[in-house]
Amino acid sequence: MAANNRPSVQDVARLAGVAIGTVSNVLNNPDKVRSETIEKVNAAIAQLGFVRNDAARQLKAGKSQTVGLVVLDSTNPFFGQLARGAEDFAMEQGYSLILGNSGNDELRERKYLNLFEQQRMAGVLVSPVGEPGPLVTELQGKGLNVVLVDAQAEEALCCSVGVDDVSGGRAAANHLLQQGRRRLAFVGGPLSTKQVAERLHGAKEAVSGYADVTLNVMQTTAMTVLAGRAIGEEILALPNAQRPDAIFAANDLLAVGLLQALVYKNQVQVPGEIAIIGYDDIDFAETAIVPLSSIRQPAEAIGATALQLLVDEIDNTTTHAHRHVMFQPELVVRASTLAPTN
Amino acid sequence: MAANNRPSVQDVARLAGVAIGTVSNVLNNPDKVRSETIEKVNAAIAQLGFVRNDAARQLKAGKSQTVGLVVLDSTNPFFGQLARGAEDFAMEQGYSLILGNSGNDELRERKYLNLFEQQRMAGVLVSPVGEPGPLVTELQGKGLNVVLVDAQAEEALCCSVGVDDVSGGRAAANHLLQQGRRRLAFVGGPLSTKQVAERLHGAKEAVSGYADVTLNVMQTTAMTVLAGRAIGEEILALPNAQRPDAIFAANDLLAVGLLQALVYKNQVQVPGEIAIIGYDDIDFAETAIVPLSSIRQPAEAIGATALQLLVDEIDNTTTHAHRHVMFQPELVVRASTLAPTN
DNA sequence: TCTCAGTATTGAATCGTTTCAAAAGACTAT
DNA sequence: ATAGTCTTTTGAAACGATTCAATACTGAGA
Repeated sequence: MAANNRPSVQDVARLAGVAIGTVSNVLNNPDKVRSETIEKVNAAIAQLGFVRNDAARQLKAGKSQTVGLVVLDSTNPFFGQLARGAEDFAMEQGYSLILGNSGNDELRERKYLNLFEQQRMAGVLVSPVGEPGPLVTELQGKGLNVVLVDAQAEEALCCSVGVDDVSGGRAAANHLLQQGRRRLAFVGGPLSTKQVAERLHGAKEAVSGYADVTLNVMQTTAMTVLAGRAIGEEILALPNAQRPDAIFAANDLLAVGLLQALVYKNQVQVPGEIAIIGYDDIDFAETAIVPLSSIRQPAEAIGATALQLLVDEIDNTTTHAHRHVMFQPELVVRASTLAPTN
Repeated sequence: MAANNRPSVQDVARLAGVAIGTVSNVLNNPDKVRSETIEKVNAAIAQLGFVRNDAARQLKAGKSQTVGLVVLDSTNPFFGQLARGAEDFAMEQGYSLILGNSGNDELRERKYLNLFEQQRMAGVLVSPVGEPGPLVTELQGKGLNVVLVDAQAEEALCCSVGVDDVSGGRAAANHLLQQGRRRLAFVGGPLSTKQVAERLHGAKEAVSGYADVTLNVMQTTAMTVLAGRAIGEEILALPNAQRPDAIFAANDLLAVGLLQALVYKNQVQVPGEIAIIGYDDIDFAETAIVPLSSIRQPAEAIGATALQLLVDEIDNTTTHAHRHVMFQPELVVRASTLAPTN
């Protein structure tokens, strides 16, 4: 079914009775062509069903009009929104966006970046799995424009758009403390993920002023609903006295999983016995079984801003100066952390 | 920072002291090259940091190793999962997947498909906004392999992977009827979306046997949480007697929005006064403020299967016969439709 | 009619791979 | 040594769009 004889500019030129270069001009510099000629050429294009071959165009141009985005977890609505923000802005700017999902796996991340290199992408947006420094240096060495999203680069290495995770973690923990909670638990992981580590760091800072407060770190290997549910069941298995009275989940998916496990059959009162706060404020936090307090991040704005920085770097390679945009997260209080009735 | 002098096979050949064709063979047919030579070439590749230019490769090959996917709404977790299923399978098969989001807008759909054509993609997966027939014929005419996802094509036009939406709609309505509900409402739209129309069709079938049952169709222009909330507020504005006693929402996002509006401040008891059932059974249905009954679709399997059919069509162009895979949806009952206490 | 300036068109060269017929090398058997 | 096989290497041609210097038009003014 796939006969491989798509018409080329050659065919169009022949049919329209003009030169090959004229066809190209009709496509790219129509103001340099007499309107009569334009019409002739367009007629031929329509008649043949000609579609420009992007591979040839790119080959000549040396780089593509496509940018890549690698996210940590595409099933997390936070990254979904981030991608949407980037995609919309990209399309507006005449770029297209190809999305890769690393699933927090360095191997997959690498695979996508290799692919992007081979495609000579105009640039890439990366939310890196591991330490960003060496990765960025390597990619830049290969001539790729890189912008880090949801991560911070050292100094003037490259542009980055992030959210202050330490501050977000501090805000979450402070809120729990203000609600009178004293036996906190932090759920999230792996700690090698910078975002997780920093949120924990912020929480530790908040707690450090209180002598009577404990912060128990419960590590997970993934940040999914399933992982949250597993930890929830661990907590259920603990004797009452050893259970935390508040949980700070490193993202909303974990928090939702915790809710599923804890609230099922009313085994645990939330927030009565255990208060829960999540992170990201995804759409579903508000509609959770107990409406979920969370730390809101402006996901779409992050994506759009990152793309803006990347486009600036691409267009003004020489004058471009690397910038670091840092958004501030925002505490959103809902029922899951309010009104302790115990 | 983006010096445009990436090394080419030429450079590699020169450095390794071999011919250009030999380098190509090392990359593509290593078994035809003496192992000593392979090592020489690989050393040169490493030394120069050579990365193959995919545009040139594609130009020569005539088509790419990439497949495109256009979904109706990338922020809907159902499509997120579907994309993941397709992506995983694609990577396994040595293809990469580029994702486009039409947002139920034919113009955007068209834009992505044009892009995919220009890139001479090996094939595309489309969840079409409008009538699939003409679109498919047109794309095939241009030499693209097409597989419809979450949609059905007439006869032997092309492969398709879908879910029986009529049966799903019937199951949802039947369940509500069995719970003793009589004043049903269907929320969803636009009805030009085939999935929505068929779910409604199924519901009408289920209702048609009952003389005392009404089915009120409340159309929306989008299938988002926000649209659901808006309809919920419309319902709140109705006098009690005119309110439905059960709502079938055409997807879970709408259902979640309805819950937000209705349950807020306990204005309406769910399921006491109004039962609600959604569609898709996304992860968040289970954790909704009232755990949401839904119709489950095997999203990842749909994506993976679609890609499998596409790859088969690509690889065995001549022997390939179009197939239609139809999954059966499954009723998942949770609190939002159980135990009417009125 | 001829020149000049401006506009419109031409087409060969180019991008970096892959392909493939032909040439070169390696080896065996005579 | 020589012919005959088989393996390895070679390098020009091709893919299809863009570029740009060269050429061909056009019309105004002398």
